[in-house]
Amino acid sequence: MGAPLPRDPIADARRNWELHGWGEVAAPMAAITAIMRTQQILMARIEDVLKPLGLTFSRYEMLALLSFARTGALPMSKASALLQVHPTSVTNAVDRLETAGYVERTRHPTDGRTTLIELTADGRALTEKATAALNAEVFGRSGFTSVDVEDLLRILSDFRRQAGDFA
Amino acid sequence: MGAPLPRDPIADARRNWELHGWGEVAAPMAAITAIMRTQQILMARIEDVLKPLGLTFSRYEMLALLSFARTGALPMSKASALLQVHPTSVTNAVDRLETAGYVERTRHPTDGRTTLIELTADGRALTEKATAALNAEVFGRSGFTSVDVEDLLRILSDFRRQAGDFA
DNA sequence: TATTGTTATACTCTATAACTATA
DNA sequence: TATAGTTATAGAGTATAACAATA
Repeated sequence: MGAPLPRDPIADARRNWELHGWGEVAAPMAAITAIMRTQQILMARIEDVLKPLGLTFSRYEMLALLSFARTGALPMSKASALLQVHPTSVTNAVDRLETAGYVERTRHPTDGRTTLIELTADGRALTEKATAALNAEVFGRSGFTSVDVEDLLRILSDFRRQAGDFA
Repeated sequence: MGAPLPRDPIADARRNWELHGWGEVAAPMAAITAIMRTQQILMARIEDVLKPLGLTFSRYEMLALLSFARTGALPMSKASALLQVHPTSVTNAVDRLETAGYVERTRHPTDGRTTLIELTADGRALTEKATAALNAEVFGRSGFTSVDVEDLLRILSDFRRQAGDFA
């Protein structure tokens, strides 16, 4: 959506913050802005890969989650917790995936309140295709060095633990 | 949106990927997933701070950009390029900010095609208030150590340069 | 009473295409 | 012809509140 800028806008912003009396928080502000921008770039790449397959990222996330489930089925509430999204977002995503024939709703055997979501054969095939495409075109060519990847994983793992993501 | 998980789901996914024949890309996949999740956490914090001020993040970004402009005014097209968003998104954001009285559209002195955006006094005051709140409640308490912040800035700067963000 | 999930509704942001006005 | 910006329209995800069914 445009040519490269002549200078790094985030480095500029950091200097600007320091000049305006925010020296204390200039560096973390810049780091957080860089995370936002990096996420934006990566999301665009992922969406470019998924679009030809008729998937959005959030729907792919749902399919990938189901493909990992040992029994092949997951309660809506568990999907909501694991994907960190609102229950209505799960309902919405499952509605569309079900219409497309990639998942099916089934009743929970013992708890009548619970709806289980299950991959269909089509859904499983599509998930495998999408995963292979993402691995080849995004994760396999991320541009991060191996060392940087490990540093990122440690730093972001510390952050997520501290943020209450896991124990 | 739920209690902490007992285990790190991203570390689990990395192991799972390795077990399913994707060992080559398991680490970058995990790192990218961690970036996505970190962005989600940070965005939620930022929105919590901005919501009481009646601002969304994208509208705050627009105000902050204008507050840095030397002349105090910026063409729509320049805002679109610097914020890396579609021109229609700029039109939308400026429409709402103008209705709220925080920015004004003015004509470019020499190019009749160009619309300039300018902060009002109210807009500048709100921007300063929002910036102070974000610095105090988000950037000043990010949870990243100083060393991690510098590592993040270097790694993500390399990535963004490679992705064509700047020269 | 509490929990699970759905529905209705609304509000973001984003994108495409068609259009006007100006260069 | 090309550029800047707007409009109309559509789609995505997310959220709140009210509700039904079940525990």
